[in-house]
Amino acid sequence: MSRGSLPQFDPGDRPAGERLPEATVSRLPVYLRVLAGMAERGVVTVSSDQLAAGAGVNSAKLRKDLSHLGSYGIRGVGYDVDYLIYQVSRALGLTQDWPVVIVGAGNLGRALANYGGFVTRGFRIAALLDSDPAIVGSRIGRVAVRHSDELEDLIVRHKVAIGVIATPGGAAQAVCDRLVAAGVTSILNFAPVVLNVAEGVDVRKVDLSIELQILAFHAQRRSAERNGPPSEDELRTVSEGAGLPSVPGGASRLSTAAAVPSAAEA
Amino acid sequence: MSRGSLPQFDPGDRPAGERLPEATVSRLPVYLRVLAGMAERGVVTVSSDQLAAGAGVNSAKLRKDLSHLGSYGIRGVGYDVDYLIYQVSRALGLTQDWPVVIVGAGNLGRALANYGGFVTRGFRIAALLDSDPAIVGSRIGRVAVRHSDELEDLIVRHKVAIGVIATPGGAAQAVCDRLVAAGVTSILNFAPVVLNVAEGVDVRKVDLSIELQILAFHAQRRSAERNGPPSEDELRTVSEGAGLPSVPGGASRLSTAAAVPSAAEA
DNA sequence: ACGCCTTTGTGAACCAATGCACAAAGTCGT
DNA sequence: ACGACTTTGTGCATTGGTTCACAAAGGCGT
Ligand SMILES: NC(=O)c1ccc[n+]([C@@H]2O[C@H](COP(=O)([O-])OP(=O)(O)OC[C@H]3O[C@@H](n4cnc5c(N)ncnc54)[C@H](O)[C@@H]3O)[C@@H](O)[C@H]2O)c1
Ligand SMILES: NC(=O)c1ccc[n+]([C@@H]2O[C@H](COP(=O)([O-])OP(=O)(O)OC[C@H]3O[C@@H](n4cnc5c(N)ncnc54)[C@H](O)[C@@H]3O)[C@@H](O)[C@H]2O)c1
Repeated sequence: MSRGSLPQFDPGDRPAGERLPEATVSRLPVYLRVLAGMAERGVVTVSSDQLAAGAGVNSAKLRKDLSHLGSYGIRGVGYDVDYLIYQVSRALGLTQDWPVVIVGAGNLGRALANYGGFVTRGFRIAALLDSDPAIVGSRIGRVAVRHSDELEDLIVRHKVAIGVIATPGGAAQAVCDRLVAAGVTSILNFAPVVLNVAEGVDVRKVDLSIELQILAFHAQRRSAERNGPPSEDELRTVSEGAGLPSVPGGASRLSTAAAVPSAAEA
Repeated sequence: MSRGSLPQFDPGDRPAGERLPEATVSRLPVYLRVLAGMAERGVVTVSSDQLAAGAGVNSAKLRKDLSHLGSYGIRGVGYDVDYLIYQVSRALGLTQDWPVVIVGAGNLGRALANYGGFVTRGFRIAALLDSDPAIVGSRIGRVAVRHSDELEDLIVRHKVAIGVIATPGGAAQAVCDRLVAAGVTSILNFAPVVLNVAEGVDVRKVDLSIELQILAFHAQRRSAERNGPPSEDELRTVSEGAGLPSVPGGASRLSTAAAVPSAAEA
């Protein structure tokens, strides 16, 4: 509760000295969400074991992650929930407000613009852009769709540092280039394309079909080793009859076999 | 072109012996996509340098990744595009067809159901479910929304192994439990919740606000070190005035400061 | 038929991340 | 005031992943 014997006055024990490990950064938001849930339920103090359980990670890992921010726990007791929320938020840069621009107001862009969890944590939709005149002017939730010609202007005027790309793949690189040229240094890309950016620009991708393919791999592996423990001498047979579903084209084995319906997705 | 002196007959040089490293698995879909684009443009052969450039990775890494599947390159030449597509597809388990069930037909669920890139690679929407009677019966793209009571039945009948959760966070764990009980072992979760599952079930999450928070962290770090190289003695000041945007509530420093608008997102 | 030149596949050094296990710290009950 | 008990913070060993750099492979031009 009261911070006990800490050096008083927001010590920031371990200020800006060392860089947070990337793996830690990617877990902090999860901790933050679990902590927010606890705070809401009136929990005042939490141990590393409890928090780790809630976040689905090893408690040693959690403690090490938090230790990179400073020494904010109380031995024998745990962590003060509110204080930890503040420290994690600060580390992530969420004590300030981040205006975001979304480019592409199709199915996905509209879903994003409608999404409540967007605004709840320091992010604000500064603009929603599309190139289709038929859509421009309509209203999604609270934001109006503007024409993508205004991209540069809006970014500069609202000091936007984060851009979200929800256009078809074909337009993504061009949009990305414009975003970067206008000063955006962080991009979240939903288009199924590898974006090329200059050094110093940070791109993250969210890619549904990649996630599904990874899941498919594991599903296949699991069902393969359930149906038959990988004994030494089965070579080709192991990949067929492996999964539950039906095999469409019986895996011909020559160079010419384009086994994937190679349509470039919209 | 013709496979030259390879041991004939789909050798599968390195059959099912070793496990693919997880990091490799997560990159194979990217290679596959780039390869598909090349095949479509009529490219017959590709070197590791070219493919690596297209996928945005180091070429040594790419070669090592592919070497885990077997030895399918030709020294001095490169890789046969079609043949490599086939091999990567096979490794990922995409030579078979995977029926998928989507639970939750809200903004996101509808966007997913409409999404073309879904079907293009071996995935098929076997069912789209919702609990809201007002939505059940409507049609999204080609699939009709069914009531979530039918979940177990549909999963068993269609031999569904992959489930996608697009419900509000509150319903996600319950939906997850039902999916698993019905036999689903791979889950893609869009709800902002940590799912608890039994050993042997594979969960991947796609979480917009986590991605944004990670981007915010890097954006903050960049602008911090642009505005002032982290000199030794600034402690508290480094986090303020760091970013471009405005700081809303001036970071009070006591335990009671709940610095984050801790609303649990819908 | 041969040697040059390109490109693969991988050994080995490096770096990042994980998880165990425990001493030091600090609380709380008596 | 003190000792037992809880829980943190971290050193260390281990595992997993990346990158360099090069020898072996093999096509292709002459
Ligand atoms: N819908 C999904 O569930 C889903 C899932 C994963 C990935 N994606 C990807 O996300 C992207 C968007 O998907 P979607 O379903 O919303 O597609 P969509 O076709 O519904 O929407 C795309 C929108 O982008 C606009 N647009 C095109 N070029 C533009 C430009 N240069 N500037 C601004 N706007 C432009 C179009 O007018 C359209 O409104 C696609 O790349 C898709 O592959 C979608
Ligand atoms: N929209 C986005 O861009 C976005 C982005 C990231 C994450 N998310 C998350 O994805 C999820 C869905 O988002 P959304 O915008 O589509 O929400 P939404 O409210 O539009 O849709 C949710 C749907 O799930 C249905 N549902 C509720 N309980 C159910 C149950 N037990 N079984 C079956 N269906 C049930 C509801 O009837 C509703 O149709 C949410 O958890 C949200 O936080 C959404």
